Amino acid sequence: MQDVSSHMVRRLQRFVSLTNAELALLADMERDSRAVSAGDWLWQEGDAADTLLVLTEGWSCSARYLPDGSRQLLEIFLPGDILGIGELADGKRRSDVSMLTDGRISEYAYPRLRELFERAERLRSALFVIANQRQAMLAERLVSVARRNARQRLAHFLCECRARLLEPASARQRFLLPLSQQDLADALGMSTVHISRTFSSLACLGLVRRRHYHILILDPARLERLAGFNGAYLQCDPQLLAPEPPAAEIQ
Amino acid sequence: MQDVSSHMVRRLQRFVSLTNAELALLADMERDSRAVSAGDWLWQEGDAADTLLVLTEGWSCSARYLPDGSRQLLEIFLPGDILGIGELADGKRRSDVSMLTDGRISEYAYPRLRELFERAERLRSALFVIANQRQAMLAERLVSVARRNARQRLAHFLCECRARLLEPASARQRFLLPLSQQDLADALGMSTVHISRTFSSLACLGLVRRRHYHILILDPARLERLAGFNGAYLQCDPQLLAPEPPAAEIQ
DNA sequence: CGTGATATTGATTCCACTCAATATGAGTGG
DNA sequence: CCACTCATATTGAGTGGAATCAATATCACG
Repeated sequence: MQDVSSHMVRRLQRFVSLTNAELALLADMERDSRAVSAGDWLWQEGDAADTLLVLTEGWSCSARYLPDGSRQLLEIFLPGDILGIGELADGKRRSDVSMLTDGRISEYAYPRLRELFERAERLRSALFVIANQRQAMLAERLVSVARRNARQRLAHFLCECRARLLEPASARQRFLLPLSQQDLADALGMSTVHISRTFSSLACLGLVRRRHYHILILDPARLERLAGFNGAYLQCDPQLLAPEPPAAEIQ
Repeated sequence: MQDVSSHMVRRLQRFVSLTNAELALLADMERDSRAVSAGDWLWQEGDAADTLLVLTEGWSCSARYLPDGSRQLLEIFLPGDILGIGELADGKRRSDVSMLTDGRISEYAYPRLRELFERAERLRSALFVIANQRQAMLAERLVSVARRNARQRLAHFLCECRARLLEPASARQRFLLPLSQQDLADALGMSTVHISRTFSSLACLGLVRRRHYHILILDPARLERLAGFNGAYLQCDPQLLAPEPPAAEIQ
C-alpha cells in the first residue's frame, strides 16, 4: 500500500474511489518530484507540451499577459492539482504557468501516461472530469468579473478557495492564501488599491480578515450569501465514470 | 461518399482530415435532425445528460442566470458546433442552453457514441481538442471582460465571431450576427446602452457597421489591432492526434 | 537599522451604468 | 394601406463604482 495521503491522491479521490492497484500507479507517478521556487516558470505559452505535471506541494497559477503590460490570472492551482491536461490534446502550452510559492512538482511524460491509461482506464476518465471542472471554474470567474461588484467578487473568490482546500471543512475557516493583493487584483480584474479597500469593507462587515497572506473567515455562511456562492460547480457526480474494475482484472 | 459539406464535418476538418469511413459515420450521426425555434431550450442546468448534440443549423448559446435576474452568456455556438462534450464526463448539464435563432439539431445518445468511438478513435480525440478550444475561448472572454475597455471588448468579440465562421476568409467581411444588443451586453458584461454607443464609436472610426443583425467589417486588420486580437487560440495543431489509420483497418 | 516589497488611505478622475425620452422598424389587424 | 403595438435601438443627462495618482505605513529581511 502506498502513501495514500498525498495531495494528488486526496484530490483524485473526490472523483473516483481508487483501487489499490491504481494507488500504486499514482504513487509511482509522484515518485521523483523536484523542488521549485516561487516565481519559477513551469512553462510558457507556445512551449511544446509532452508532459503532465502534478503539483505535489505549493501553489501556482496560469496567466495571460497583455500588450499593455497588464496580466490576467486565469487559473489558480492548489497542492495536488494536475497541470497540463488540456495540452494532451494538441501538444502546445496555451498559457504561462508560474509558481506562486515554493513547491514540488513531478513530471509525467506522455508515453508513460499512455501506459498508465492502459492499465487504469478510469484515470483517463478522471482527467476528463477534472478538465471539465476547470472549465466550470473559469466560467464562474467570468460570471464574477462580468456581473458581480468588487465585494461579491472577492468574497466569491475566497469562498472558492476555501471550498477547494483539501482540509476538512471544519479546518478551513483559516487558511493560507499565498496571493499578494497584486495577484488578487490580476485574478479578479481589479486594481490593487481596490482589493485593499474591499478587504477593509469585508472586515467591517465582520466577514473576513486578512493578515500576511492568512485568511480568516469569520462568517462563512454570510460570506457565501453575499457572494452568491454555490459550490455545485466544484462538485462532480462520478456515477457515470466507468465502474471500479473487479479486483482480479488488475492484479 | 457522404454529404461532405455539412457544417459539422467542415468544422471537424479544421482539426483532423477525415477518412471516408469516418465521414460515413458522421453522416450517420446527423441523419435524423429535428427543427428547433429561436428561444427554445436545448437543456437546462441540472438536467440529466445522456446525449451529445450537433447544431446542424442555427446559433445557440449557454448562459448562467443570477439571483438578481441578470444573466451571463458563457458560450456562443455556431452552425456545426457540437454541444454537451463536457457532460460526457459526469452526466449532468451544467448550464442552460437555448437557441438564438431557428435551427436544426441532431442528437446522439451516449451508447451510440461509444460505438462510434470504437470504430473511430480519432473522433474521440477530436472531441477532446474541441473541448479544449472551448476552454481557450472562455479564457479569452475572461481576459476581455477583465482587462479590455468596451471598444476593445466588442471589437474582440466581432473578430472572434468572424474567425469562427466556416466561410472562406474573403467572404467573412459581412456576416449575420444573430445577437440582439441585449444578448451582446449579456455576453460581454456591458449594458445594452453602452453596446449601442460602442457600435457608434466603432462606426465613427470606420471599422464596423451593424444594421439589423448584419455586421459589416470595414477594416479587419485595424479592428484586430484595436482589439488586441490574436486568433491563435482558435487554431489547433492536430499533429499530436492519433495518425490517420490505414484504410484497411476501418473497412 | 535601512531597504524594498507590500499594503493602506485620501483625493481626484473617468468609464460605463442608470434613468428617461425618443426613434426605428417589423408585424398585426382594422 | 394605414394605425397601433411591441421589441429593439439611439441619444442625452446625471450618477457612481472603481481606476489612477500620490503620499504614507507596515513589515520581512539582509
